[in-house]
Amino acid sequence: MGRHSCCYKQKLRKGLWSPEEDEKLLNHITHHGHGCWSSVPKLAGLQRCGKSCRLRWINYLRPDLKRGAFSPEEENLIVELHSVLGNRWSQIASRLPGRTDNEIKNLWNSSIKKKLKQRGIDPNTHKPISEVDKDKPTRSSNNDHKSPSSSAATNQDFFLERPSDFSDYFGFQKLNFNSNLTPESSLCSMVPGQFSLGNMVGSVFQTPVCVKPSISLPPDNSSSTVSRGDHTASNWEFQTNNTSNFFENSGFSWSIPSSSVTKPNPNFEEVKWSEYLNTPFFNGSTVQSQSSQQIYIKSEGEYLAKVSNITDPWSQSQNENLSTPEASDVFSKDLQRMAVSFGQSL
DNA sequence: AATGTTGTCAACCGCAATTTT
DNA sequence: GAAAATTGCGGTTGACAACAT
Repeated sequence: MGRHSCCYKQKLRKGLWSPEEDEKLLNHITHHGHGCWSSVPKLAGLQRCGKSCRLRWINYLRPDLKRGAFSPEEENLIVELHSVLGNRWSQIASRLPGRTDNEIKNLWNSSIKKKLKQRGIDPNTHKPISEVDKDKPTRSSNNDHKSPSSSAATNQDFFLERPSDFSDYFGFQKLNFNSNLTPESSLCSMVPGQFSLGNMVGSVFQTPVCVKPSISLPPDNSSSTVSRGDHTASNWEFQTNNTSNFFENSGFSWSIPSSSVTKPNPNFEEVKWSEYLNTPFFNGSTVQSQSSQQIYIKSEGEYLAKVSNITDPWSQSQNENLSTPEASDVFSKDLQRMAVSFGQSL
């Protein structure tokens, strides 16, 4: 794999962009689109490399950019998303319309980190600094987590470990269940509540700005969990404290009757992901088989979950564009990816 | 006023992933 | 399938401005 072709070219300008260069680039892309970035400089009459043009467009010239200072709400959202996604700036930026990964990264490094430290919160782990010092006495709190997997196994760190799995799945970014759901809105559209798969109980917590999935263990199976009414599936149940139409929006063909809306069971004992995942229950979890109607997640010869009567929108949609086998395959593979990622976290 | 320090931001660099040839 | 080209990402740098001494 060679270096970027532009690196071989000579006499290419570097550094700050002049207004004239901006105008050339803006005019070119406005009239012709960017197409292949490596050809943009030549076509636009610029002595820049394509990479530089792309960056200038994305970070400055794009018409949909939001100018000006970040609002407190945006800053809070960045903090929340960072606690889930870590330094995945582009993913964070995708949930802040009009903001670029570069400016979010700059804001984080120049401002937010400092504010968190002033509040006694470690910006890397989002835990109180005293707690972090206790956990990791030899590690400087100034270090960013380069890789989420390097973190100690804690509940918080699990979210850092597997954020994309959840955000992608629950947020339906990659699945793209419903074109009306933007990446920004979909993450925050998840219904807060609890669900059970076999004897596994999951929770989805929703703050005003963020959603975090978690897993809980019920002390007993006689909880007040409510089944999904018409869509009977003995091993899949869902309860919610919210009548959001998320599932309808997501394309799942089910609904939650108002009579079954209950509060989450307060007796659920929350456990750490790492502890939960260390149970034999999760060893070797795989998707045993799947079709448009049924998906089995199997572990050690026993089904963890049977999800039935749930149809993904591709398999039943009237829209031909969404009913391709390929799309259905993506759906299955994503479920499998999620299940396998559980198993591999051991 | 001169110098040093700090904060902000745009842009670059290297790398990895993806796409094209 | 391999190599090359392209794209995208996150870390880092350096210019500049504001502030402090």
